[in-house]
Amino acid sequence: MGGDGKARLQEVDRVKRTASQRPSLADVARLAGVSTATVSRVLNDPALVRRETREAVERAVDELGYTPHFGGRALASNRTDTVGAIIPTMENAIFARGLQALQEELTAAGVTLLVSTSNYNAEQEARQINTLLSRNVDGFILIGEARDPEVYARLERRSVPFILVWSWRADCPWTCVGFDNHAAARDVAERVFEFGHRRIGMIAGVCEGNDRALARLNGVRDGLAACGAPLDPRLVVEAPYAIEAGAEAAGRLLSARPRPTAIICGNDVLAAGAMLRCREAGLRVPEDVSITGFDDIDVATLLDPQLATGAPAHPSMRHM
Amino acid sequence: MGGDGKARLQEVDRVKRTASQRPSLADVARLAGVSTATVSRVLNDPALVRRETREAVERAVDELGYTPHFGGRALASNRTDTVGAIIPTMENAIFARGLQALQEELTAAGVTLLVSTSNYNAEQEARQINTLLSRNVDGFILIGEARDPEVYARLERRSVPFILVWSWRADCPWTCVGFDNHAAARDVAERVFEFGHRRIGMIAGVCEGNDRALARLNGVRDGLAACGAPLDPRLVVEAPYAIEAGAEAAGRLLSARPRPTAIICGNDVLAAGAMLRCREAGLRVPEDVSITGFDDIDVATLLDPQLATGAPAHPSMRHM
DNA sequence: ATCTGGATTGCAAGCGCTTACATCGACTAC
DNA sequence: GTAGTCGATGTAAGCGCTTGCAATCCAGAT
Repeated sequence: MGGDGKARLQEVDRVKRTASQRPSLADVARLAGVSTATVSRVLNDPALVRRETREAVERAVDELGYTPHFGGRALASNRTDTVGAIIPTMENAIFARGLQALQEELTAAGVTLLVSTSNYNAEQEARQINTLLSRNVDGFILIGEARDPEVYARLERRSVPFILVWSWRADCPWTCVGFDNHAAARDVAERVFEFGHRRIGMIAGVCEGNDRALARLNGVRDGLAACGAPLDPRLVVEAPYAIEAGAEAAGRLLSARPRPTAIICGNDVLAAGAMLRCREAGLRVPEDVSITGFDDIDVATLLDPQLATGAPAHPSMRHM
Repeated sequence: MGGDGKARLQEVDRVKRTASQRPSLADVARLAGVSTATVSRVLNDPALVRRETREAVERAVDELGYTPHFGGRALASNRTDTVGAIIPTMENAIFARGLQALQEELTAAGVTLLVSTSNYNAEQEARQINTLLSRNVDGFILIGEARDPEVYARLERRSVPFILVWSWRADCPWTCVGFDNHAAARDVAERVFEFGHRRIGMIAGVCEGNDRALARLNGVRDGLAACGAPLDPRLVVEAPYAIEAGAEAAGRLLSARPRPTAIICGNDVLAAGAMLRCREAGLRVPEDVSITGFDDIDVATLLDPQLATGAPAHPSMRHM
């Protein structure tokens, strides 16, 4: 197994290969003096191989700087050790943060994370799912629950497992992890009411294709209705996820007469924008207007005064 | 090409397959009544195929919901239409933003972006590069220039193209895109000096393995030295990328006597933290202390007063 | 001495796709 | 009419790896 004379010859072979091409399983096998099957076993299930043999193979692997060819492996084994995640956007720190954590975890487990973004657009998400499917991902992480049944059907047909993140309902038919946005929003609304506010505005995220935004809006609506102070439709504004949009929405709410005394925002970024605009308008927060956010992202700590935020139901969610 | 009786039989075949497995090129070929080669050509270079044939194939593809098998394609063609990007962290909005843009561009071109993070850790980056190499990415996007020569050697040996982003030097031996951090920082320093500041502190990013942070620190150092007011080493603090760390660093600088009248920060996040701490310490910005940032990220707009920031040399960089 | 069974390894058949090369008509040019 | 072209398609040889199965060897049981 790699005697000296033989080793020389193989050295030559090795040099020849590494010069231009990448080494293959067969090269490793030749160098180690075993069959490709054995090398493969060392790589995938070392326990199947006698220790000496294994060590010889490992040595050869090192020496050649061998790394398995992904395509070959995927073709033969029909798995990719890859999971795909599709998030709305990386610019939302809350998703970026979650991805980061997920990725670290997966990497440690030898799985690669393939990330795509959908820009909060269902059609784009469907396309991304297709792309990832054609890349044979072994599973999916998707945000929220709202999507075309056809998409779910396709996933099931291919029997690719998936889990939904960020939304949660007791009777969700899929595997999902998250908190109950509706309940949390309702909670916020009730608390704002208890604080004495009676004229309350809301800046919601764009609800189309975004069940979280919708759940939060409805939660607030239901909460206030339950308190006997139903949300005035004229005091509801939808705004895309961006500081500037939040500011603009706040501007519209502030021009309502009588002015709302509290503004509930669908997330922290909108809240930040709203706060900015209030400040610009010369209003004091919270003396003149109260503002609440949602998500508790880092950015929020920049604000002065700090945001009151709708806390997720479970502490771990703070890291998602 | 798909007469009626034949179509029936094939329907059966089709159902059988789609029930459990995914359709293959061969299935499409059979349904369309052509060889697999032709189907492949339709998929990869439609111009090679007569229009009628092409349409028949396309119909079959739709009907079966066929998507090519990634592994098979990668194996046969030895490319993956994938580029890998390794960034320090997604939590830095500036990278997240850049990725987002890059990804949109690549997706439009039919290329998939595979993202990994290194946590500003060279060794981790090297590992990630290996992982991506073994996944046969067709190219790399890497941040900055500082890394083990061995890594560059490996990339060249494999002849995988790569480009470096975010750093730029006239005599950088690799392909790089970015702005000259050193020059920009120098510029900031000189401007701060011209503003009349003589006692100037700096909160730099962690320089180890981060050439941008180092270039900025050295730029400031050189700039001030050129003005005849060399940076006092006691007024230099390194801090990791985080608001809290910036605040803490500012705290240390503020306790120096005499207190610096200006603090130059290695990036906007550190600046945000510094500003926060100043405010907490009851100092007015910029009356009592001036603070400058770097990068011009969105977060900065939240601050009151707004940050003076070291603007990148080229407008396009604002999107990186 | 023979048999049984477990441990170790090799053999070889694919996995689904691309692509060089061969084939085949239908034209064009002489 | 014959040869040369060209466009459209098929044939089949892999790409690098995994894995079911068979072969071998050895220890212990009979």
